[in-house]
Amino acid sequence: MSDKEIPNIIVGRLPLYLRSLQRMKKEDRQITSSQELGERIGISAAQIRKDLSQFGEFGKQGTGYTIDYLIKQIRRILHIDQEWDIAVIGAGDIGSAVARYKGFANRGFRVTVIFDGDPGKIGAQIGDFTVQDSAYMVDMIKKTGIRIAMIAVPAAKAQQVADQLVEAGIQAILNYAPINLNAPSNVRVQYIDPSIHLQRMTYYLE
Amino acid sequence: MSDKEIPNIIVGRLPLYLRSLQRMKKEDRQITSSQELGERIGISAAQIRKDLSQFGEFGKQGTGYTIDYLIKQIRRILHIDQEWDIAVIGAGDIGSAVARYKGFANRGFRVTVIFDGDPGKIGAQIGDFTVQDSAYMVDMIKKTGIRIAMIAVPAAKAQQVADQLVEAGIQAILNYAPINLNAPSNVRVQYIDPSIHLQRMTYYLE
DNA sequence: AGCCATTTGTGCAAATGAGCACAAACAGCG
DNA sequence: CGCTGTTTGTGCTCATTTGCACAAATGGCT
Ligand SMILES: NC(=O)c1ccc[n+]([C@@H]2O[C@H](COP(=O)([O-])OP(=O)(O)OC[C@H]3O[C@@H](n4cnc5c(N)ncnc54)[C@H](O)[C@@H]3O)[C@@H](O)[C@H]2O)c1
Ligand SMILES: NC(=O)c1ccc[n+]([C@@H]2O[C@H](COP(=O)([O-])OP(=O)(O)OC[C@H]3O[C@@H](n4cnc5c(N)ncnc54)[C@H](O)[C@@H]3O)[C@@H](O)[C@H]2O)c1
Repeated sequence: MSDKEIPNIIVGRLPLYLRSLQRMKKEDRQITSSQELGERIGISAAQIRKDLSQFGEFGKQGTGYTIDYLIKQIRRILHIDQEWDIAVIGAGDIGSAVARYKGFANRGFRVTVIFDGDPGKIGAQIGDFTVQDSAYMVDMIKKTGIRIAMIAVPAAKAQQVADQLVEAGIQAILNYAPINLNAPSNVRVQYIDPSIHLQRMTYYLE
Repeated sequence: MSDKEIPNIIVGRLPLYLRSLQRMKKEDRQITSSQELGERIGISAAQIRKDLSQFGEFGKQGTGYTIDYLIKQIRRILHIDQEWDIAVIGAGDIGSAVARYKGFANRGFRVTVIFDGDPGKIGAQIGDFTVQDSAYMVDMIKKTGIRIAMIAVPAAKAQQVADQLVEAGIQAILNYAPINLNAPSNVRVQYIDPSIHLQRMTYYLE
């Protein structure tokens, strides 16, 4: 393990390893190997070993990896040995689904607030949350110090919302709107767009 | 353009090009360049030109690309010069959101049926759809010849649903459940998991 | 018509990523 | 305790991917 910058592509795989490991843990497994992990995820054992070795020596020769320990290590590497608060913008279908989603628990995240601009939605109850007026969004995010946001507003409004989020100090955005966002380079942006995934598959269907 | 197999990574970028081009078209633009497209998406102009050149010569030197024409070409390459029918499995929060989603129109897809196993949900109305009993899922998919499905059931049920889908002849699965699926190699699988994307960003936050 | 500013498509080189294969380490067992 | 069967971490090689840089093509302008 050196302290050279870790390639993006390796960082991108760590969450996949983690998800599989947490699954194994749920199945009451104690130990696994790069071989088994690779088969579950569909990548080579050597690659997993090499990826992990970028960050330290977590395995034991002849035995494999202690699942609990490796989970702890990867969580530490990914900085999810804590819970990150998340703001959701847009209380429509997707925003509501995300706000009610139980799956962030134990993955390092917790939705803490949801905003919408529609007077008809402001004040409504969604799961445990009361929809907040997005007019106060920038202030509230600044005050609470939330650093991660998910955009779930129509594409036409997404850039404008992103600009506000940046102003509010948000440092990571997960964007559900099917549009590329402009953001300063110190703000991370990731995208979720089901059409993109579907189109990546139809190429292979005749 | 040769007929050698196209790398996956290139196929994966085509939908991004397409999304940006369709955006430009909406902005009433007629012509664009690899330069502009690259800036919007955040990748190099040379890469875009090289990617596209794998499939033919679509641009004009000194001018650039005619947006309409390039859209048509990419749609053809990705086999979305048609509308694919999609079955949604699971009428919970995510399944409902997807079934009501208007964004598949003009992107090559159309949800045509949604299934659920819960008697409390079967028969319910979601957008334009009546929730179908998943007991008839395999039969109905076989009969209608649907080839693409989206899984939106709890992780614990996802593999079992996937197995049924494969049996029903489904050839492409978009899985929202946070779990890796086993499927025969002739069935394409893609995943959407917001936790994964969030974790890819927290690595870069201290 | 000739010139200038653009922009494509691509050969080639550089950078990045993946995989092989093996020494070293370790557990279990007789 | 020594032997056997595993599995890790990694040096090295091979494959893939990206980027540079330029000839060729094109349109607009004088
Ligand atoms: N529903 C899906 O399955 C799905 C799938 C993929 C992508 N998306 C994308 O996610 C986004 C949301 O989709 P949806 O189906 O939930 O739409 P929706 O219309 O149900 O909800 C959008 C919400 O955003 C709110 N909004 C609009 N402008 C706002 C602003 N400036 N500030 C705060 N709130 C604002 C609206 O009031 C509305 O409640 C869209 O960009 C859509 O393309 C949705
Ligand atoms: N809600 C989100 O924002 C979100 C985000 C990411 C991932 N997910 C994942 O998507 C999946 C669905 O999430 P959700 O929030 O919609 O859950 P949900 O509990 O609201 O809905 C799940 C639905 O699946 C149905 N179901 C269960 N077993 C079934 C079966 N065998 N056949 C057909 N239907 C069946 C249930 O009756 C229920 O209606 C989960 O795997 C979840 O982890 C959800």
